[in-house]
Amino acid sequence: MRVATWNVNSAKQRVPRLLPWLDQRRPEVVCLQETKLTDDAFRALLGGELAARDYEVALYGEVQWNGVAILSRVGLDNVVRGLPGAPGFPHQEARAVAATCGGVRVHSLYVPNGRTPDSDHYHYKLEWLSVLRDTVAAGPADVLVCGDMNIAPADADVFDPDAYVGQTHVTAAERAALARLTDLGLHDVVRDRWPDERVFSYWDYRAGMFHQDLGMRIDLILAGTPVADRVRAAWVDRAARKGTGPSDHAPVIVDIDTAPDGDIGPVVPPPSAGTPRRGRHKLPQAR
DNA sequence: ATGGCTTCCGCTGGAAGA
Repeated sequence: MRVATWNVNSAKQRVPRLLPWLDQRRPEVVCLQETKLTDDAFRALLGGELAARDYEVALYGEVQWNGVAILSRVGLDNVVRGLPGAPGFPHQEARAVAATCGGVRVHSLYVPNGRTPDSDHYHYKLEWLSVLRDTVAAGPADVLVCGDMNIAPADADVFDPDAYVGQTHVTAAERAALARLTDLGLHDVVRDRWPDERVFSYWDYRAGMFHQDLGMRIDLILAGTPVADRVRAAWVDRAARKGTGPSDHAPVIVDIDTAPDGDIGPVVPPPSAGTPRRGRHKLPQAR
C-alpha cells in the first residue's frame, strides 16, 4: 500500500500537476493539504477525475484558506472531519480529516503555522498540537499521521539553523509538542530511512531556493509501530517540485507491505495495459 | 533583506504563507 501526503497549495491551481502525478505514482491513499476549496468546489473540480481513478474522497475544506482531504482506493471508513476539541482562530479551521484506509487510521493534517513565536497564532498552534496528540493517543496503533506539521523536527531539517533563530517551526516548544506526539510510539519514516541525508519537503518559491536546495522538512509521515515495521520505502518526491506550476511543497511517499490478513483493495491495471500493439512487438505464439 | 513568489478574495490591494 502506497500512502502519500502533499501540501498542494491550492488544489485548483495544482490540477495540471496533481492528476499526472496520481497516474505516475499511483498511491493507494493520498493526504492533501491547503486545498483552499469548499467541499462542493472540490467535488465540482476533481470529483469526476478522482472517481475515474477509483478514489473515494473525504473532505474538510473552507472557502479561502486551509482545507484537507484524503483520497483512497483501499476503503475510506469512519471519516472524522476536523479535530474534536481543537481550538479555533477564532473559528474552527479546516485543518484535519481522518479515515480508516486499508486497515490503517490515516490522518491528513495541516498544522497551524504559528506566524511568530509567542503570537496568538503560535499558542494556537501549540494547543492544537496538544489536542492532536490526545486524538492520536485515543486511536489505534495502526496509524499514519500525515501532513504539513509546520515544524522541522531537528536542525538537520532546515537548510541553515542560524537563519531560523527566533523563527517559528524550529522553536523548542514546537519541537517538544511534536515529540509529545511521536512519544506515543510514532516513527518518522523518512528520517528513519534516510538518517544522514539532506532531505527537505518545502522550498520557498522565491530567490531560487529550490534550485539551491535551501528548504525545510516540515511535511511528515509518522507511523505507529505496527505500520512502521511494514515500511519498505519512504522518500520525498522532489520531481513534483520541479517544472512548471509546482506547489512549494513536494509529496512525501511511503510504501507499506500488505498486512498478513490485509485487503489491498481492487487491482487496477496501469493505463498502458491494453491491447498489444501489432507489428512493433512480436508476442510469443502458442503452438 | 525589509517577503525576493504565489495564492486567495475581490477588485487591481492586502493578507497569508514558513
